[in-house]
Amino acid sequence: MTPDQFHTAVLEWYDRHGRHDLPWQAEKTAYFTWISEIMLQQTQVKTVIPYFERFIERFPSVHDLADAEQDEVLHLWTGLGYYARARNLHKTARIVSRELGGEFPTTVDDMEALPGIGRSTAGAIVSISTGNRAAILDGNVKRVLARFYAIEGWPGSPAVMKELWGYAERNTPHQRVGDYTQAMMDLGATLCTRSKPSCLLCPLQSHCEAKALSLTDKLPSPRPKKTLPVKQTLMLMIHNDAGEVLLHQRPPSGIWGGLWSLPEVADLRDAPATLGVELEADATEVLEPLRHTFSHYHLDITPARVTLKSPTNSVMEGAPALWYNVDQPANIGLAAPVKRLLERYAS
DNA sequence: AAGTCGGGGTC
DNA sequence: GACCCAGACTT
Repeated sequence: MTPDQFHTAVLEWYDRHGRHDLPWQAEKTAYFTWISEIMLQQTQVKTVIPYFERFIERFPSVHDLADAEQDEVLHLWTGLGYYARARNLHKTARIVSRELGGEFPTTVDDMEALPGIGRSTAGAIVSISTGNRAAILDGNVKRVLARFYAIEGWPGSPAVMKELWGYAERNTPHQRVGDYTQAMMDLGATLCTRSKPSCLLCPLQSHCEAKALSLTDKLPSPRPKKTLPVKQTLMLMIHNDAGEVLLHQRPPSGIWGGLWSLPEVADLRDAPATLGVELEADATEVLEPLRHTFSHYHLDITPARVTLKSPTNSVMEGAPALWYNVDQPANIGLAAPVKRLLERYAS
């Protein structure tokens, strides 16, 4: 199948059966496309939609985003995960607003130089927002191409990636590039799905090698599996006389970077020394543990409700701290299990 | 090339 | 439970 036949079939299918009403398709500007592409990294469309709408409502332009505090950006990102995306989004907004006059780059190389924008995301933003020819290779396109060309091996490995980029570049049209980008992602998301793909509706079925070889359920090859380590932590819910809960801000990099979280200690007996507080020894209540799973480890969290010896309401040196009022929540980013614990226990 | 970064959908 | 998702970045 020639590249011309390939993209013609894909575009024709997209015109008839693709999705054209996703929230970020309302305006094919670099700003809308950029926000949506960052949110969609490793995140499904259904999950992103409400976040995108809240985000655009609060930050209608790149200048509004640039002028915001990072805390508020993280607040609107709470629950989406991969918070480096939000921190890089904020950085890039300030670069575009204050150094580029509010105009996003129009070439892949310049776009890729911005924080949080890699080769594929750069290709998506450039092709959709400018119409300049640029290829993408996201999870959808990887899956479509791995099947169409019956490529063995995990698509995340550098060798397979290189091969897939070659096919992605070759099949990208010179006309209607933005529509083609949308079309390939839509094809992968709605027809060429991971399990039970709808091959009978696919515009590429007649030349798909995986279909011909009955390999659609074997390709793309799965990621090499490894067992996740288990880590443990104790999270303290320290209440003051006003019923507020003490939170610490996490360091700017690392897990939950920049988010606010409950103080953690390895052992309850360490709490007074570590936090510089005095506790009522008899008032400690160890709560039901919960498991939080990341991409690369399980975290078993044991929450404990402790009471300060009055009138010790001034705490802390070290990490920035605040007293969190559940009834009047601040516009700050919270780690997902922390948000859950606050909703469950704080009052 | 492997590890770090999240949280939720889906099976 | 496992596995994956409109990946980027660091080591």
